[in-house]
Formats: sequence, C-alpha cells, structure tokens
Amino acid sequence: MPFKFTKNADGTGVITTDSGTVTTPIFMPVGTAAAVKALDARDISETGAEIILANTYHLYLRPGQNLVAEMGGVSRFMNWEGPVLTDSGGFQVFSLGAGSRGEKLSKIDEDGVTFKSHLDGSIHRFSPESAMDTQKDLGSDIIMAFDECTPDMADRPYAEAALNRTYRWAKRCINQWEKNKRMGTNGKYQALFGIIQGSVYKDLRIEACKQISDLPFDGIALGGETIGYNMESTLEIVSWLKELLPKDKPLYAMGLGRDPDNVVEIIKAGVDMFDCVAPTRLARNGALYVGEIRGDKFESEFENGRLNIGNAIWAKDNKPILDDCDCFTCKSGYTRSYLRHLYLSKELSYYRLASIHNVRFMVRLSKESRKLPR
RNA sequence: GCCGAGGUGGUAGAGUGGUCAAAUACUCGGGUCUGUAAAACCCGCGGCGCAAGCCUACACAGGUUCGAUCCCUGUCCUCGGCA
Repeated sequence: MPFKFTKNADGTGVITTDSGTVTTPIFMPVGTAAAVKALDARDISETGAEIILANTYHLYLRPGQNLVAEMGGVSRFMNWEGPVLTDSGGFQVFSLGAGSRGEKLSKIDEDGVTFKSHLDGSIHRFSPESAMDTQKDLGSDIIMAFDECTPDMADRPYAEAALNRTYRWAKRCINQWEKNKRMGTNGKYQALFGIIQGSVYKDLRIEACKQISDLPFDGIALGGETIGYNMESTLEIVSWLKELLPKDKPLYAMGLGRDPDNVVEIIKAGVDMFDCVAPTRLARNGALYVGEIRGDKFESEFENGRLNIGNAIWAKDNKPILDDCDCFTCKSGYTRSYLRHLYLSKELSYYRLASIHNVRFMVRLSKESRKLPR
C-alpha cells in the first residue's frame, strides 16, 4: 500500500504507511541508532508515540545497512511495530562538520559528503544516491532526502549555495528513489520527503519551497538549524510558506520540540510532524517537563517548562514529576525525591523513568494541541 | 608500655621553607542541551564582597626564621608492628 496522507478541515490528519498509521499533528521521538535511548518498544508504545526516527549515518556505521536489511528492516530489527522515519545523514553534515568538539568530522563537496566515523575514525562517503540506497536497506517507511543542513543565521551566499546544492541533491535523490522503485529491501513502500533550506531569508525559503514542492516528494520538511532552534524565525518561515506548500502532503519540522511551548506553537502554525532529541536527552540529563496548556498557550511554573530533578529543592519532595500526568512514571507513584536520588546515583532505572515521562509529556501535549484553534 | 608511620578543604589524596586558599579525583551546589559524536558537557565549591580585595586556614600550643602547611619542642589523636 502506498503512502497516504489525509488532512481534515480542523488540521488533524492521518498518515498511512505499510507499517501502520500515524495521526497528526504528531511528535516523533528520536531513536538514532534504532533505539529510543533507555526505552524499549513497549515503553515507546505506551507513551503513545506512533512513529519514531532512526538515523542513516549511525545505522550505516553500526550495525551496517546490510545486516538491518537481513533482519527485515529497521522496524522488525528493533521489534517496533510501527512506522519508522530515517533521517538521511544530512544533519550529520552539519553536526559533524561544525567541529563542536574540536575536530571537524565531515566535509562537503558537490557530489556528496566525506565523513570521518565518530566511532573509529574511518573515512566514509555519502552521496544523495548512497543515502537513498542505504535507507532502502534500512527499510524505513519514510526516508529523507540527503540535504545540507544550514546553520541558523548563515550568511546569505552560504545559505543560497546550500539551498541550491540541496535542490540539485533533491533531484538526484528522486532519481535514485525511483530507480529503487520507492521500495525498501524489506518490500515496504518508502515515502520520500524533500527538505526546504534557506536559513532565515524569506526569498530563499520561498524559492526552496517552490523547488521542493514541484518535485514528486511524498512529504515536505522544513530543515536547517533554524527550525526549532530559532523559534521566532521558525514561525515566521512557516507563515511565509503556508500558502505555497502543497496541501496534500504532510509538513514536517525537523528537529523541533525542545520546549513544550515550541510544540504548541508549531502545531498552531499548522505543522503536521516534528521530532526532537530533547525529550530523551533532557530526561537523561535531569530536565523533566512540567506544565500544561491554559487557554491556547503552554504555561509552566518553570523556565522553558522543565525542572532540574537534580536540584536540592526536590530532595524531600514526595510529589510525582507532574501532578496530572498519565505517564507510567507519574502514575506509578515515583516521587521527585526518589527520582532525584536515582538521577544523582546514575541508577539505570532513572533513565527509563525520566525518558518515559518526557516522551509521554510531548506526545500528550501534541495531542492536546490539536484542539487549539489554527 | 615500646618501636614505627602519620594528622592538609565535604571525602580521598598531592604538596614540603616564600610563586598555596592549596594539584587531581570524587562528593556537593548550579547551569546547558533542538533532523543524538551526549547516561554528556560547562561553571562554582574556606568566609565576606558585584569586584578589586580583605579576613581566617594545612590537629593544638609554643619556638627557629625576613618568611613555616613544610624545620624544632611539647601536648592530643589515628594507624601498623611488638609486648
């Protein structure tokens, strides 16, 4: 069954894939290496998440796409009975190339990108074609075009060059995808999403939007560091493009969802899908979401809607993380006091309990945001 | 009781006449996190102060010295060995 997207007048929708359906708008937890860190498939499912991400670059390095293909594709491999979206490795062009830890591990050229493996330092090469082929083997339900993730506030010449390259690569991705019969090695239909770059520049975003919208992609993504990272610009970008975007394709904001109010705002803006590592990473690093929608806005007694569970004030707090939360952790009676203890002790159960809360929080928040006027 | 070793910050543990408010690690306090190089990283950690800086400190009490955590004497305490 091919990919299908239906959107209702109220802004909600349904995505149909060979691995199941997804209701939108939806938050997608990130499971880079075919694992939502600290959670197993049942935990993920119980948070209400309907689709998860995995990453081409990471799975290519380990365990290798051939092994994943042999195991039936990423969903079956990780025992997840639902759709999976794989990022193409385009984000690693940005994150490994930024040299944020000193060494630059990726270098881009017209044909593709050379990576130095963060695992063992070995050299690898990705191109639009290879990214499609690797994702074919991974057998994910939604695959992403190989793009150049542009830094927020990139200067104009840079942003323009990245945009044009992303467009040339988009066409190459389409060709390879067609060559692969739009199908994973596991026999599942693979929807291909194109990515709009253009940094913070209105004319560039509009140009990219037209370019990407004219190609036969199944969905459209907003890419670049700006998305989510710079919320003011993100919302502005959506408003610039809203009327230009195809109505019959889902709109995906890549990497967005660090703060609860980001989620509420982006759903009000009309985006259908978004993902972020923040809920799981923040959980592992001690930040737990607290707050709720009041009126048409997210509100919290804490800055950015989260508390730091390691803080001394929670030492004797016997309340759950969030009073009305229906996540496993809160419902089960785990107190802030105990979670703080687990966190400070680096007990393994902490990571799971915290991640369950944060993911459930974002899933529930996105479902509740569907009721807000758009 | 005798012999030996030693007493340094919240802990462990460097230092050994001036450059020491004291390495390093941990603990503790706080912060960051955005298509995951992240169960990671950053800052602080004697007192007061925004700061410059001032004050109090290396068991305790004296002493030698221009100057002592470091040398000497005594006291107290801890640990190991022998009785």
